[in-house]
Amino acid sequence: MADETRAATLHDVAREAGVSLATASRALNGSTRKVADAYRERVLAAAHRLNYTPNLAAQAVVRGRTRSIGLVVSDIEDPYFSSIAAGVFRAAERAGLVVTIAVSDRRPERQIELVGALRSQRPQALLLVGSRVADPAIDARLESELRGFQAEGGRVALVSQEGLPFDTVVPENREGARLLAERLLELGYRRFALLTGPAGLLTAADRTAGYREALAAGGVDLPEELVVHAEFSRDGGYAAAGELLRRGLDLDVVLTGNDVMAVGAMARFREHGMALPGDLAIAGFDDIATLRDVTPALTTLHLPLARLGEAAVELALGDPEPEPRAVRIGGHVVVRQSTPPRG
Amino acid sequence: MADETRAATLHDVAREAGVSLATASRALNGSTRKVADAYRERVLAAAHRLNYTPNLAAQAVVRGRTRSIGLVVSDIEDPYFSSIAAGVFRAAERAGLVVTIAVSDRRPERQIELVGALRSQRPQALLLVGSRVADPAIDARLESELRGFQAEGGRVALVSQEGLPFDTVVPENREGARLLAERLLELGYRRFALLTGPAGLLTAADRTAGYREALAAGGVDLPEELVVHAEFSRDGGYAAAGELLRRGLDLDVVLTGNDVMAVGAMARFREHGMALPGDLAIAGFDDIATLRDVTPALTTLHLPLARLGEAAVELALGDPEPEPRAVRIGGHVVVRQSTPPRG
DNA sequence: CTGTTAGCGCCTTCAG
DNA sequence: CTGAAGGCGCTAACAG
Repeated sequence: MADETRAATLHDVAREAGVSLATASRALNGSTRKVADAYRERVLAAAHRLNYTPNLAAQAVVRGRTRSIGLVVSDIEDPYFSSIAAGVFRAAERAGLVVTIAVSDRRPERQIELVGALRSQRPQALLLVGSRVADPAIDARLESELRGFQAEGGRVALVSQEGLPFDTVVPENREGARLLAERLLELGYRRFALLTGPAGLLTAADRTAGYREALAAGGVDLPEELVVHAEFSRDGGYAAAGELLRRGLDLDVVLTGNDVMAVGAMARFREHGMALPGDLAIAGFDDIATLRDVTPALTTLHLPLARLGEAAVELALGDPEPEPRAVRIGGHVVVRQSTPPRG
Repeated sequence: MADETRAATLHDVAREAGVSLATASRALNGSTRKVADAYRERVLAAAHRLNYTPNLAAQAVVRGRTRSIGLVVSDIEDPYFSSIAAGVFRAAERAGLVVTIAVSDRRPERQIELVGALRSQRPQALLLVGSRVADPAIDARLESELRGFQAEGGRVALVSQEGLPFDTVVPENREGARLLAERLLELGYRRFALLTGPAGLLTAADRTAGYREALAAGGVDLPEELVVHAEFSRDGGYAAAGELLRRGLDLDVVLTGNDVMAVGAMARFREHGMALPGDLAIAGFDDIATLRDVTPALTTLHLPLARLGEAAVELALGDPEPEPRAVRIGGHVVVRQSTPPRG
C-alpha cells in the first residue's frame, strides 16, 4: 500500500474530475477567479479521492516566492532564543506562513552561510536573531548577502542591535540594564561585580554599558578587575563566578549578562559555601520563564521575548519603508528574593 | 540598489559565462557528470559575479523533493521539545538538510493540519515529536495523512510511543519511571503522591504506569486520591500541588510527570510554607538542562533528549525497512538533593 | 465562466 | 566532454 506511487498532481485531479487543468487550479487554491459550484465540488471531491496535496515547490517556481519565513537563531535550546522563536511562530501562523529555522551555533560565519541556504528557499522574509558581533568584515558580508536577498524582492528583519541597514527590533538592553542597576542602588547595594558575555557580543556590551552608566551616576565605580567575561550560558556563568571567587573580592551584589549565566553563577557560589542572598545578592537579565522558580527567586529585567519575535515578523511583513526602521522594545525591573533591601 | 531586480537565474549565469544552460547546471550543483575545469571556473566566476543563488523550489520541482526535513513539535518554548529539536538540527545539518518547523500548540487536530502543510513542501522526511493522545479517531487520520506522504516517497519518523505503523524513537518512559521509583523506595520513601500530565497523554500514562509498577512491587499502593492530573507545564505542576495540599495528605515524597511540573510544584509547596526537602521530597523526569540548578537540586530520570532527535533523523534518513522499527532509548536515575536518604 | 497555452527555473536524457 | 530539447507541477494571460 505504501508503495512508491508518485504524488497526485493537479493534472491527475483535473482528469479525474473531467475538467481542465486551469479550472482545477482555480478551484483548489485561492484564485480570484470564480468557478461554478458544480465544477468546484467535483474538483474538490476528486482531489480528496486522490489524496492530492498541492506541490508548493511548483507554486513557488511560478510565483517566485514560497509561503514561508526563514529564521536564523544562535541556539534553539537556549530559552532566550526559543522564546523569541515562539513569538515568530505565533505571528507566522497568523499570516499563514511556515517557518524554516536554521541554527548558527553562535558562529557568525555559519550565520552568513545559513542566510545563503535559506535564501535559496525563496522565503517571503528572512529573520536573524542574535549573535551580532562587533566585526566590520562579518557585518559587511552579512549585509551584502541580505542586500542580495532584498534585491530579489525578499524582506529582512533583525532582532538585535541597530547598525545594519535593515528593519530591526531592538530590545532596550542598555536602558534595561540602567534601570536594573539603579534599582539595586536604591536597594542599598554598593559593592558590585559583573559577570558578562563574550567581549565582542553586542548584546553583552550594551548591557554592560547600561550597568556602568547607572553605577557611575550613583557614584559607584566598576573597574576591570570586577568584570568577568565568559560564555553567555549556564556554564559560562559558573566559570565566571569561579574566576570572581579566585580574585577574592569583597562584594555585596553580582550583576550578570543574563538569567542563564546568573543561574550558573549561583551554583558556583553555593558550591563555595556561600548563602544566597545572605552572603551575596545576584541579579539576572531577560526573565526567562523556565528560570522563574530558582531559589532564591531571581531579580531580573523582564524582556517580552516572544513579543520581540512577533514584532520582527510584523516588520518584515508590513509595508516596506525606504529607510530602515528600528522598533525599540523595553523591559521592566522585577525585584525578587535574590536582592533583598540592604540597609 | 535594493531595487526590485529579479534573482539571477541559471540562464543568466550561462549567458554571462558563455556556456550552455546544461553546462552551467552541471558545474554548479553536484551532478555526477564532469565539466572541464576551464568551463567550471568560468561558470563559478559568473555565478559569483551575478550573486547567483540556486532556486531550490525549481530544483525541487524537477527532482520531486526538497533538501529539507519537516518537524512538528508541540511547543518550541518547552525545553523538552527544544532539546529534541536541537538534536534534529544537529543531525539534519550533518546530512545537509534544512529543517522546517511547525508548532502544534499541543492540539492533535492542529498536528494533522500541519502534517498536511509540511507535506506540501515535499520534504525528504517528516518528523513528529510528542503530543500523542489515546484517541483512535485522531490516530486514524494522522496515520492516513502520513501514509499518503510515504506513498509519494517521503519518509516518516515519530518520537513518542509505539502504536502507529511508522519508525519510532521511543524514550523508555515506563522503565525509567520504574527505575526512579525503585530508587526512591531504596532511599526509604514510603508515602508517595503523583502529579502527572493530562489523562489522555501517552507519555504521562507510560510514566504513571512505570511508577505504579515499581511501587506495587515494593508493596506501596498508589490510590487515585494520591494522583493529580494537570497540564504538563510549570503552571500545571503548581496547580496540581495546590490540589494535593487541599486534600491534606500526609506524604514524604512527590513524584511528577516531568521536571517542569516538579519545579512548579516546588514553588507551590514553598508558598505553603513547606521546607524542601525537609518537609517533603520531590522528583522530576527528563533532566532538563536549564532546570539543573534549582534548589534543592532535582532528583530525576535523565533522558538524552537531543539524542532522541538525532535518532529520529537517522531512522528517517537511513535505509528503509519494510516493517516499522522502534528504537528504544533509555535513561538513568540521577539522585540529587531533592530526595535525601530517609531513615 | 472555462479551456488552451506559454512559461517559471531547473535537471536530464539524448545527440553531437 | 558539451549543447539542444523536453518536461517537472503549477499559474496566468489569452481566447473562446
